[in-house]
Amino acid sequence: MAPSKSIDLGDFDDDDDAPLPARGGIAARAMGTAEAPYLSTLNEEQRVAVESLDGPVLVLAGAGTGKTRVLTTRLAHLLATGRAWPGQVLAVTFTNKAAREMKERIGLLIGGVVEGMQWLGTFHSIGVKILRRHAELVGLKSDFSILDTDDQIRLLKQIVAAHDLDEKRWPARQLASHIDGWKNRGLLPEKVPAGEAHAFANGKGAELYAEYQERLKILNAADFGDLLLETLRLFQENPDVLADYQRRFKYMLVDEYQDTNVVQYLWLRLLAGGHGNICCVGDDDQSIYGWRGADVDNILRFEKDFPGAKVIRLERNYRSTPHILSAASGLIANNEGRLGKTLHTDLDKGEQVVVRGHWDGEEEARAIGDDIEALQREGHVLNEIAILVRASFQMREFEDRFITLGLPYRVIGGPRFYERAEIRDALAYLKVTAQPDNDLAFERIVNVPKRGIGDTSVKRVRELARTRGIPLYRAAQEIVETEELPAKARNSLKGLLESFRRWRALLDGLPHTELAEIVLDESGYTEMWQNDKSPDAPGRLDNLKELVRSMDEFENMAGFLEHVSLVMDSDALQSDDKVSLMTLHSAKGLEFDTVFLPGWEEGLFPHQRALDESGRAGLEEERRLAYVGITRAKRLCKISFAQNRRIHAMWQTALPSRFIDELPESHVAVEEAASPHAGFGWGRGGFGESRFDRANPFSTGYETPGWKRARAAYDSGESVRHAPHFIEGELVAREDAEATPFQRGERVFHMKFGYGTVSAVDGNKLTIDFEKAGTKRVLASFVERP
DNA sequence: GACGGACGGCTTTTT
DNA sequence: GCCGTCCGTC
Repeated sequence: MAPSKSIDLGDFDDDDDAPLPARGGIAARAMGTAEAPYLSTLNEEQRVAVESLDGPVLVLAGAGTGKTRVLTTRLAHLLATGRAWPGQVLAVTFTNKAAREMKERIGLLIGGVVEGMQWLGTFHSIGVKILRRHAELVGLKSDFSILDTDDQIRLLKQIVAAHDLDEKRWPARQLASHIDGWKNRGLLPEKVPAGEAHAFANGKGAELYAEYQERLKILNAADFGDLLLETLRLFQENPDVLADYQRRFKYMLVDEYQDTNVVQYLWLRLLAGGHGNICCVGDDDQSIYGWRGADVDNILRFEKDFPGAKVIRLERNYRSTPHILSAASGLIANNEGRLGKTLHTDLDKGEQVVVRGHWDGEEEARAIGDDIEALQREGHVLNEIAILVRASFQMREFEDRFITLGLPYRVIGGPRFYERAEIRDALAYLKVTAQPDNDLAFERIVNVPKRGIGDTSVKRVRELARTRGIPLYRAAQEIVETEELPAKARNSLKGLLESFRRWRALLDGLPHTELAEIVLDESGYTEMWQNDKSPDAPGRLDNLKELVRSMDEFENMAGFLEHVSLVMDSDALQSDDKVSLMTLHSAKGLEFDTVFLPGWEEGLFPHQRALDESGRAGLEEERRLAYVGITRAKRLCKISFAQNRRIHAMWQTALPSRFIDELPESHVAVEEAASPHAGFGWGRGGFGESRFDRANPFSTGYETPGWKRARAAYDSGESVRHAPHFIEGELVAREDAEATPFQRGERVFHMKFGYGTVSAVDGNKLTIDFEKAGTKRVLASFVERP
């Protein structure tokens, strides 16, 4: 949701149900003869995508083909031709940023701010809006609060503990991810397949999930998954409500369709049920969020799901040079499950994609640093240079190097503003002030700063709350009137409650920013950080100031709090010239003149865990990630790998990524690394069977101390122990590892160990008594039913 | 109840 | 090698 200045929490009126202008009205007729100016800037396919308004449409928009332009123009077109009022169009995106951008661009197209586009937003923000209107139908009150991941974990911890389960063996975090997974797939507790319910705490998974849902209802709260799942349930159980929204949303637009999960898909299909005017835009080759529930199948199946669908391919790329485009296309062609697109461009050939090998990660960072300084000397702007890594730990090497060089850089997608502890604490104070029944917020700050109300006291309050069925805050009010707590804790708690009472009284009288300052001051929270000696304390104080400042944009406290529970990002300013450093995932949708892609090594990229846990599907997703990386580059793309890398304090020898060998030769130039350590073995004869000798990385007689050490480790097997067993990942892992869980007692077959019986199931790990090989723990994806 | 040492885990991340 | 969580001690 865009940071709108006022959020109406109680807007239950249906002012957007105004009658449609008759088809063939004046506006439409005028359109027929005079060409709308915004149409003339589109290419042919884009124009078809914009003008195919009726029925299901899938726009397959390759990287850099003008996807956002099509989406926004199509929306503008719907409004300009009088097909629909702004309030009759449902337009969903995944991120707040995307929603914000779309709003701005539509404004530019049709002039001025678009009024009444109340159904343009993220899946989640639209879900909340619908849920608040009909909360009582799903067992909530319309002012329900939204839990973030942190609150969710704390709640689950309590539930796990109440079942006398060992937190160590069954971490709440793991349960949370199971529950998220179920919610992503649209599964209510009673629908969780028996096999999967076994995945946690010996079969208690579904039971704990059910209990968690009950607790949420008692707390009058919903987690992120509920915002989608409960909306779906609302539609499924209340046909009249569904029919109302089907009528309301005359046209639907979906961005990044390849990232939708099952609930979102079911949601969309229900809503599009009547008219079927749904337009989904996406790129199956850029689906990189399978691990958090996105289902590429949604886009692959579109034509089946929506019969008569029109599929439009945008294949003309406006971003990258032919070499870059061809390298990326050649790579992605190795994937099997694709709809297939052929990207082309009119740009000049440009430079080939550069591939370069290094001795270790440090040398790689040094070389990239040098490259960037050279580019800078040639007059390139740092803002147009990016380093995209697979995993965030890789960033450190670059940060170290850039600090040494004095090269300005910015890290994108680090810890989010609203996820910082001090911000969450401050928000918890404000929440308790505005919503005394918010138990999780209350618990978070009851003893922060330390005021002598420890775990034992909190536990007493919680017990009372539970037995009496009242919120913690009320329980606290009652308990301080008794002798239940030790005097110190009692007085302290009494004082805190008195403070909250005082602050609450100021809610209506005082501007909310001033009140926030008072709360943070009088609670001793600011003071706590002022007295903190740690080096990051001043930064935290700054963040608190920034928080209060940002509240200014909102009308009142309630509006502000609603905004922050949905919007967890804060836009970093892009004013000064800096190199961007980020993960491949956060680079999606961005573009840069020059892109560096370091760390292309087996085990790191493709990541070993992706292969272990998801087999072939995992490998294909990693390949799409590589594709996303390359297609971010406009003019120059430099891929590199290191032979040796330190991961978790252990030196590991790695092989060049298979993705490097998958790049089509004619679009790649191998560059010798400048360092004296590099240039051994694999650089020699250009392209052979494999460009880089991956069978034996130590096949040359190269002799330096570091090299000898590495070879000794290799020979002794020390690094082999950690070396990726990529062959297994590729050859025997099954694609649908998750779909059919194994049960205890089941007879299975393993490629290496032969036949055996499953004796225990722990998520995707199985303990199997093999007939020949004894008892082993193996991944479920490596066994099959005989 | 608060603090400090030991222990384990460790891809990606939005809402 | 670093960070967050847990448990034991004062």
